[in-house]
Amino acid sequence: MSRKVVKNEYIRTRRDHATEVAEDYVEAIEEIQSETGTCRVVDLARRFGVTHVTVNKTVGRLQRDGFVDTEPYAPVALTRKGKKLASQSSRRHEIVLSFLLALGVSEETAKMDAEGIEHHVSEETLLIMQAFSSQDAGCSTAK
Amino acid sequence: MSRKVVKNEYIRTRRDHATEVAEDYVEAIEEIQSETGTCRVVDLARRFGVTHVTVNKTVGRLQRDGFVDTEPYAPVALTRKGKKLASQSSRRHEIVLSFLLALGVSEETAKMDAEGIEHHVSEETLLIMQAFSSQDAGCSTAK
DNA sequence: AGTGAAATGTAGCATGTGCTACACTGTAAT
DNA sequence: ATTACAGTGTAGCACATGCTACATTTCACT
Repeated sequence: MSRKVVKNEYIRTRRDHATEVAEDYVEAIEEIQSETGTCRVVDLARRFGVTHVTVNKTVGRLQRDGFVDTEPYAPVALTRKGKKLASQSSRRHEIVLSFLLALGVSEETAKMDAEGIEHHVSEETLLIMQAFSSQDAGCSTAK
Repeated sequence: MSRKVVKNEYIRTRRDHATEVAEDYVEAIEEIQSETGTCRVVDLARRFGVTHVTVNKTVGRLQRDGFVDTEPYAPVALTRKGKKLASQSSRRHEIVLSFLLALGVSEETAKMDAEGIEHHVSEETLLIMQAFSSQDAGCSTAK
């Protein structure tokens, strides 16, 4: 009895963690690029509040995994794969953020929570959130 | 210009990660205890899908941090501090899960997502979710 | 062209979280 | 009482993510 010993939820949570950093980074890289033209190591360091050394290592892993393309002393660029992940990530981010705002969460809190939540929402939930955001107005007014 | 270089969201996300494992563990310990009487290392290993070695180390950290109380070859018990964290965690878990179900997410997906999301939801959002779950029926019926 | 500051790279360390391999304990069944 | 097996512990490894300290490169400015 009790064959299903491992809960799938946990496996999913652990696996997710491996890609969270990648998602955060490619999203940030794209954002910084669109703001300032190029994205340098120091930009990412400031964004995430870590030292440039940490960024360097992480970017190294991202390059190893095919998300970014960079060479010494040059800015960081996204590969096609990186761009794809970035747009997926910002889509998720925006859906979650809009959803939280539609729910009635304050802007500051919504931004905070979206950052943490976006990596853990399945496509099914995402679609439901999206639908909710775009047609909620009729409800919340009723006392 | 541009004094606010570090986004608070990221700091929050990183800090959270430190306690996620603790939350998962104390929650699991409490659950296993209430199911089987005691919680052993091997129970946690099976639950999380990791080896008993990993559990051992993590339990060691939890003990160091005052969440559990255990001695060699004995089951794992929660300290008062651990119990407190466990009940906080399961409260969050339940609120998030109920909320997702109320939103219309399928049970399987809701369980998955709740596991990932629960660690990243602020108290403000939690209260809103709770309110939503307990008074949503009037909306979703409208086509 | 030369220089100084900012950016980037590298060495070496710590901690968390995972593993395999092997040693030891404890207990249930003979 | 012995034994066999499940549970637990430990040694030693790998990798991710963080740091400080120091070296190197780039670039703007004179």
